Amino acid sequence: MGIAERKLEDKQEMHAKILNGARKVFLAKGYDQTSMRNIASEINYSPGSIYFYFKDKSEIFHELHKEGFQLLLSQLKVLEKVGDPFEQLKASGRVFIQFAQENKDYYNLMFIVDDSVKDSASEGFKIAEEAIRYMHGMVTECQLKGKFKNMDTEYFTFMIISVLHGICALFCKHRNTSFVGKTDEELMHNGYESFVGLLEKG
Amino acid sequence: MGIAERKLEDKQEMHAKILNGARKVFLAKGYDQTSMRNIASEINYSPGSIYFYFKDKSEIFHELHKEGFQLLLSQLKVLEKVGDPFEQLKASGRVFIQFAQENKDYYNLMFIVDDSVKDSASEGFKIAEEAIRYMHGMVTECQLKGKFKNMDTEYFTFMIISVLHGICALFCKHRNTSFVGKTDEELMHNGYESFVGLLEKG
DNA sequence: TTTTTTATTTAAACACTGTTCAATATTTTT
DNA sequence: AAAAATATTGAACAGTGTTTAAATAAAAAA
Repeated sequence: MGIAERKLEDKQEMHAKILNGARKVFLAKGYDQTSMRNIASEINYSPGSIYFYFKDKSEIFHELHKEGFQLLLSQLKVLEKVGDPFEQLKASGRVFIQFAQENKDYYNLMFIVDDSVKDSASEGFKIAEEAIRYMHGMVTECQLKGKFKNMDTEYFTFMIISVLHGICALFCKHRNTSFVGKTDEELMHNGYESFVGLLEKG
Repeated sequence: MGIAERKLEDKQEMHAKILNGARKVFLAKGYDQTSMRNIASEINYSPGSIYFYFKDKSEIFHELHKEGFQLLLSQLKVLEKVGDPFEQLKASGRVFIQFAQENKDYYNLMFIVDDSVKDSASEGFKIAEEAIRYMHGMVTECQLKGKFKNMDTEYFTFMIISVLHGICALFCKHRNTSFVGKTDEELMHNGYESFVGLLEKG
């Protein structure tokens, strides 16, 4: 059945086409300012067509949401060859922050915008869980090597993730204007390094 | 001019009436799900009337935004009599987290929703700056007493605020389902206490 | 090749949104 | 009581996500 095959390819092609248009609009204008009509005109189709390939706006968003996590995880996975878990942990934080700086819009879609991950069965949710396990694994390894004594690894992991997200979330909303004379990048970097300073004493 | 006086009172009364209706709807339904028609019908007026007292939806939002900060600051100010700056700093974090737990909706309006604080001249922005100065003041005092040696107080302050906001932001989006068997409150509390543990060593 | 069936696309419609504005009602001043 | 100022309204505008009946394009069967 060569025709059925090509049909499937066509469908995937259109799926990708919509997603490409959507990515462009989403990352340029943000969630709220992205409309189905916007996406449709970006790829020169009528708004209704999209609904032949996607259930709704949310489904498109979720695909991009997943993309963002895959991109982040691929950058984190590079650090697995570092060896020392504490060095890897510290580097992971830097990678995370750099990811947020370089992919502000993705970061917004992934962690800030409200639509995301309504049901804990979604694929984007599973991949987020993977990221948390990744962090928790490192913390546990650190503890095996004598770091973070008498600390519950789960709470400690949650705390570390909170620091990273806090830094990046404030960045994404540029709420850091109160620290005059310091750029966002300086704040994020030096803020994180002062946290690393604390970690090294613990 | 007793009449002009009453006129002014009437105007303030209506202003408050709208704000009360808006608060009810905003805190119950969130920013996106709150519409001008929603607010209007809550107080049995036509949607257009609101525009006689408020420039737009954003202006109403900003008043509530400010309210939230005033509420938070009033709770923080209580801690000024603590005396020891480090104890006050630790307690401030707990108060902040508790505020987020008890006023999840306010917290969302204050720190998460995108509309907020577009211009750095707004009153809500000034009060946010006050909160940051409050934190920075404590950190500086701590350093005078020998804590946080060799740390830049501004970056250190930013880092502490990031931890707090990170914890609360994750809470507000209930992204913490990955830590099974632990309630949000446990996560926030114990996550923060493990950070305090780090602070005590620094 | 022509007809029938299926797949894809579209324009129009629905119920919503924030906001504006001319018309109306109310109140105050003359 | 008439005129002027103030307050309120409902309709309208341009936008939103989504549904759906109709139109078109493509494929299969005759």
